[in-house]
Amino acid sequence: MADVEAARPTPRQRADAQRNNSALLDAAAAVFVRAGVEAPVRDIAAEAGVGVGTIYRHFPTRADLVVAVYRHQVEACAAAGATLLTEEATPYAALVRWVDLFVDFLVTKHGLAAAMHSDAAGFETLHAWFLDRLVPACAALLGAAVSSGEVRTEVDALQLMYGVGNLCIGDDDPRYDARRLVAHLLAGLRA
Amino acid sequence: MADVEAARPTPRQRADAQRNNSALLDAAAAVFVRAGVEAPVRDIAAEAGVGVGTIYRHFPTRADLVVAVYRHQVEACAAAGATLLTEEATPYAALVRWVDLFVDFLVTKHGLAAAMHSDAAGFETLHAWFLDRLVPACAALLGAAVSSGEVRTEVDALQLMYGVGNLCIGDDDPRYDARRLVAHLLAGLRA
DNA sequence: GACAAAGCGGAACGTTGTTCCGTATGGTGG
DNA sequence: CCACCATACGGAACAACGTTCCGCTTTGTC
Repeated sequence: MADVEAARPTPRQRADAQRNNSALLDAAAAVFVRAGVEAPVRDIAAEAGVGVGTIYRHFPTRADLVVAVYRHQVEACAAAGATLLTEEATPYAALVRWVDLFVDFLVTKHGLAAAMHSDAAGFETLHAWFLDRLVPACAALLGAAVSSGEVRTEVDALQLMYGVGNLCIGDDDPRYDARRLVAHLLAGLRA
Repeated sequence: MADVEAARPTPRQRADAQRNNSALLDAAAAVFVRAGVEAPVRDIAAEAGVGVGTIYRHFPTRADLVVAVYRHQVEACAAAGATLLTEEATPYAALVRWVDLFVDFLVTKHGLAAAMHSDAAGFETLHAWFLDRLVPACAALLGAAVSSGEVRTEVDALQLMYGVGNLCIGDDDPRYDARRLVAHLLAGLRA
């Protein structure tokens, strides 16, 4: 019903606003991976090359930014699954690179619970949507790698994702290297 | 080997320092239950009727305070287990009251992981010590209630403690009432 | 009772998330 | 092409946090 006013002169964002929006999403994702989801807003602003005011114009609160990055990364992971299969030499190589993206994303995901501690229902919704979106993507890569005879058949996409997800819990401990363990897990899948 | 110097004039704390130490432990425990482990240091100081400087004299950092409260509450829980059996009318009533203390303690315990995110090994040590100390206490109460014919025999102390512990995850959500669910769990144990 | 040491209170500091407002800029009607 | 103004930007300013510091008070001893 609000669409009646859609014929206005400039209903859509200005060009620089759109640029800053995606710049912020990319910058925040990068900073989260480097310094964790607890990274200061100022650091994200610096990484994106904007002022803090710009962040709060796009994302009213810190939690909103985290959620936006989360959604953005889920979409990116889902999309990458499709293209990696054509870009990489073998399906297994594609799977490895996809899992690497997935691990980047998990940093955000694990911080999401803390950022949304006051909205458990919203968190469940996001979690369900994340599974709907990524399990098929992972399954496609895994299936291709199985078909090509590179990996065993004993594990399905959901199990792999949970396994990788659990390996990445507590990765803020400097003595713990989740990526190394994930690499070993993937190596263990080889036929 | 450090005991060689124990013959000094005043090796032990001054009287007011000892008072403030336990006052702080009690005040922090109370505030943690009321407002969560994220409660500001100033609130704890106010509850104990001291200045913030006094807190930092006793506990160099916030995490140290949380750990101290944790240890204090574990000891209190263990000690209470012994006395409640003689004070309450029936073993089951004693068990119910003990679990109530245990739930108070869980608020601190769940916050501990966040407070110690940089010391995973220390956390594991504390966790193991907590089990060693409290499982026997809980087992005694549970055993007594089973012997008196008040509760079923299907669940052991460790299971009960894990169950209660898991029910108390996410209790910072105002729509979620962990204590109510714990009460139902205990009611369900009745023979 | 006097004196040194131990302890206390709370102002002050540095770092957070968030708000505010003067300034710059992109899109549009002339 | 230009002038206009809503839109958007940058970063100073604010409030709340953990932590540090230091002048004053209290405690225990000779």
